[in-house]
Amino acid sequence: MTTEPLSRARIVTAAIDLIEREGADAVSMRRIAAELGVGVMSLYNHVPNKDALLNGVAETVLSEIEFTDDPDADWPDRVRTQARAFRQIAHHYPRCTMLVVSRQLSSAAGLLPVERALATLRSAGFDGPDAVRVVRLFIAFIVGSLLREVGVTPTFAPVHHRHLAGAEAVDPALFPEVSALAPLLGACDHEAEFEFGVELLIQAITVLQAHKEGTRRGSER
Amino acid sequence: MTTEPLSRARIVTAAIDLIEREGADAVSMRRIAAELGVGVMSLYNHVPNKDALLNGVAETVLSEIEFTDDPDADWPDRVRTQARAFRQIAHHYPRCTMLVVSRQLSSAAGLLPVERALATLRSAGFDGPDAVRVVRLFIAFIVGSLLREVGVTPTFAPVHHRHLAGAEAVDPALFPEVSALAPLLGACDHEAEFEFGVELLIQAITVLQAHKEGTRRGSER
DNA sequence: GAGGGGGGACGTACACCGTACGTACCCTTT
DNA sequence: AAAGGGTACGTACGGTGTACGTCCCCCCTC
Repeated sequence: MTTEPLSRARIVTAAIDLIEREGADAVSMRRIAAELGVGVMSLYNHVPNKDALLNGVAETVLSEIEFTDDPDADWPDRVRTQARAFRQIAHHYPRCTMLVVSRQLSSAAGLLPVERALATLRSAGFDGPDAVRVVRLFIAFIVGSLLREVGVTPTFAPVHHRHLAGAEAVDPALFPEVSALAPLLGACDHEAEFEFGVELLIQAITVLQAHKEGTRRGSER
Repeated sequence: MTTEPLSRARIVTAAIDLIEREGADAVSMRRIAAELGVGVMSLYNHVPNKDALLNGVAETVLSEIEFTDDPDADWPDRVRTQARAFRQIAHHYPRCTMLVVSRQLSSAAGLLPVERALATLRSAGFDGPDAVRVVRLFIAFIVGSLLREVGVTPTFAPVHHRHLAGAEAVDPALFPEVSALAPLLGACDHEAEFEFGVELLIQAITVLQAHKEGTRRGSER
């Protein structure tokens, strides 16, 4: 019976494990305490309240994404790599993803990805405002994609084809396109979809850059 | 004392009002009942449970976005209009936005926007798979943007410049780019940012379309 | 070794939550 | 008049976050 001394880190990882095992709704201070074989109120010696604990979960998950940035690669490759790194969250901690994304954390954990992204964009020749804009655009896309991937955001898939064989339950008269494309809407290769978006964004940004380069106006508007 | 008969609609709108007034955390069956001057359990005559009620909230909010689609406009204009329509949610019901976005609803309320989007893209000449891909891309971007706009998703703004004048609290040595661009990161013109993203996506899709048109391969892969 | 002090673990208690269940009322149909 | 169904409501149960007080152990000082 080692009885490791109970720390904020141990509590947070217990919470993460619990979320991944049983979902975010299963999280309660009592449940976590039981998981750790500990009295409920002992948790409060290391964590001010539940909200802070969940912030800790989000920070920990976010800080565990592996950025293997290669400064020698060209910027599209670096952007690709960083975008995929974010998507690891949805794979490693699918049921924590919502938490990570829905909680504005002011800690340094969330800053590092931004720092990396800004650095690569600046090195690619973007000025400050453009770099910030592009980063925001990417974050919006990634957040939206991850939410769809973990099944929380409306995939807007019409038919859950749950225990009903054909694709009905959606009136073809009211929604002709949706019902016609139901098979496509029902299935979603998240990876392919993500890659498609990333490539398209990169391509768009390339022409944006070229355009700026062409007009040679550093920063108006 | 008219004592209007209490209906699902009345309950849902009461919930929406409450959320907009005091935030999503304030929502409880007891609270809503009190708001309506009604016993708690009376609600259950019209709503099976709290979860369904929140789904109702999401559906109602989503169904209230105004689509003024002009079939004569060119497709970029129609896409612009539809994207902006979505963004109305964040304006009309900022504190409900998270709910709308985080709840996969299988009702028709969520299908109509997709139907419209698919229709305009098909009319623009996209085949089924491409139309679906593009719609998904736009939804991801819009969802991510709205979440940032309502302040729930990590804006990754480093300094909240809350009651501290200058931009400190972020170590310039560790985060040179972030601290250098702190003023830009701190302020965010959501509308401009959104429009920037929409324009960039439209532009990217245009070249995608042109490329497909050029190779003249209708539908492989 | 004796005394003391601080911090962590814990139990109890309170207010609140969602909702299952039983009851009382009214309104319509027979 | 009788019966039946839908609606409103009160009560009750198990669960939640957490404020507060207590206990105990370890370490430091004398």
